[in-house]
Amino acid sequence: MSETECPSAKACTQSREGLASCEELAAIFRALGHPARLAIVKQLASQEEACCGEIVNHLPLAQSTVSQHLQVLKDAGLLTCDARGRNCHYLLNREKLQQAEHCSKEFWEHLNSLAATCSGASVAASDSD
Amino acid sequence: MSETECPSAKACTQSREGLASCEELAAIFRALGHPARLAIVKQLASQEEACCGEIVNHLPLAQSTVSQHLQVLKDAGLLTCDARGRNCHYLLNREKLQQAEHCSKEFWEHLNSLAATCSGASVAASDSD
DNA sequence: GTGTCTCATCGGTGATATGCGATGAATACC
DNA sequence: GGTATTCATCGCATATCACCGATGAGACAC
Repeated sequence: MSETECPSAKACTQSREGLASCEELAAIFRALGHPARLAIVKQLASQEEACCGEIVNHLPLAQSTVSQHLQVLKDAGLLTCDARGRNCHYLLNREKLQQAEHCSKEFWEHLNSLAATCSGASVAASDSD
Repeated sequence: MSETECPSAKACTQSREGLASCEELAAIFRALGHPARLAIVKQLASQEEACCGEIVNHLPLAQSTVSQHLQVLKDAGLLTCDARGRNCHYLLNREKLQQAEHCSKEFWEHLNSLAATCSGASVAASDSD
């Protein structure tokens, strides 16, 4: 039974900086972590741009709620707003989206590569640490 | 005047079901939408499995808080818990993670393909920024 | 000017998230 | 038996989210 005692009395190795490195990706995930916002992004991808009213009509939500979701996406940099007359046309920020996609991909690849690395020699690794 | 009036007086075309299709991916994004949880997932990828104490030592958070984050990830299906003695070993749910990665990839590809479809005609708009 | 349309923002409400310390159950060790 | 360790859970405080209706600003039509 003494075989798998965890060395848990160590000092904290990952402090605020450790978390900070995750913050950018986490912010993207958080912004996309709501069905309505995902739906908005998808809609904008499919029709290039849309005014707020159009987006509202595609969602079972009040205009004010949709406007707030749009604000969240805008704050995250995922879309931009182009005011024209009394309409406000929203469009995706391709640059930011590509960057987000890149971050996301990198994350998954990171997971996969680490998984591949250690699942081959998994058991040995745990006691060496 | 009539140039860019939005046809916004339409009925709502995307009701609850429309949102429902986004819910699965949104749930994954939401679970990963916190720096601490991202850090936990990364850590588990790098060392295959870890007990709660180890994870706590890698984060600038109290044990109870980390335990809650672990619960969130567990609820999302991203990791599993394997109780051994008084230790509880957490490990990533590879299957779910691959599924999540797939969903995520599909999402980005969907965006890109739609973007490619309609942005052929719209380059002028984007470079103004 | 008035009226209408579009949209952001305000204020309020209820739910959820985030964090902590305290506590208790289960296990391991003596 | 007693004690220590590990971890989940409870209780609480605070912050943020999600949603709505109401309101107001700006643009347009007349």
